[in-house]
Amino acid sequence: MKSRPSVPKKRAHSPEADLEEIWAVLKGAGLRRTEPREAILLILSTEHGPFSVEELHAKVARKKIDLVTVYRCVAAFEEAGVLRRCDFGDQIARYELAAGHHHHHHVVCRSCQKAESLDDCVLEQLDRTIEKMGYAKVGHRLEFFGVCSKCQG
Amino acid sequence: MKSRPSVPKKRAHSPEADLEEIWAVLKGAGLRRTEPREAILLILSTEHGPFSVEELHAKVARKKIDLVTVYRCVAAFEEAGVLRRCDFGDQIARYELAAGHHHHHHVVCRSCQKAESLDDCVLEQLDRTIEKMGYAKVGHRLEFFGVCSKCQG
DNA sequence: TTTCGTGCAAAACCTTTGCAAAGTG
DNA sequence: CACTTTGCAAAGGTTTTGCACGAAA
Repeated sequence: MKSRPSVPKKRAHSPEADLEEIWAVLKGAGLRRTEPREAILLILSTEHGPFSVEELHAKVARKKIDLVTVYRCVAAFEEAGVLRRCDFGDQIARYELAAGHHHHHHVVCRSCQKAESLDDCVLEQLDRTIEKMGYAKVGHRLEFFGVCSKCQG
Repeated sequence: MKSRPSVPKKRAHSPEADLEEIWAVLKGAGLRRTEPREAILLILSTEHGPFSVEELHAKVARKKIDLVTVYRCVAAFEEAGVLRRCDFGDQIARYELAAGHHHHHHVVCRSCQKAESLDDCVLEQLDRTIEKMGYAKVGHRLEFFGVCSKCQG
């Protein structure tokens, strides 16, 4: 969709490239560039797979960032549209980058909770059906659950 | 299975009929028939639509049933396979009767959280695809969200 | 400098657990 | 009677809020 003409060494979807785009959005939302936020975004853009707030906190642990700060950051990021919240039914909120990636769903291991992404979604048409039922701002949440091969042994 | 000899007036799917079937299952699971449990099941079989534990508690309020009891009851019912847990992404567990109804999904109002059931599910075939990816015990969770007509005014 | 973000502490919130008393089969 | 279930109190775990200090623009 977008061309990236004069930046030879960055592949499309490189963490650095994504991060700059993201920071543009965040700036537009009036959010300042701080160390905790950079650390959190770095995790989310390098390792990808939805992470709970606690997992994020653990991953930025050596930076001595408060758990509360992580909560506030992901909340701000979600509101800015940069993060997507995923619910896997265990009452724990998980977040993944929304930018760059399009709408998709996950397969979640019932044992280790690790999530894998599914590329396409065949449900957009169903959203239209729901709209015809009288609903506005329609969207959907779809997750598959199973026991992954690693956890079957 | 169940003997309710002297109650002639049961249609199939009447609340009373459903309740007797349910109690048969619960008995089989070793669960005793108590007043709190009857009250909770009555709510779930007459009004239908997934309810949170707190909503259930409010609905049986005049019976002076403890919140904790409601938690324990729905947990026991879910384990017995009589209730199905629904997650609408707001970190609150909601329950609806599983018995009699087949696998289905919901449309949830983003404003009032009221849920409507969708009859059919086209995703069973996708479960097979996930199995081919190496997952066992595959299932899925699908919910649609929107603003219902009542909440649009 | 003015506004926003952070850390710390404490609270709010939903849910679970322990235990003695009451109820069920 | 043996056993389960309840109520109450208290704890657990995740998330939110208040406030003073520190950092960004």
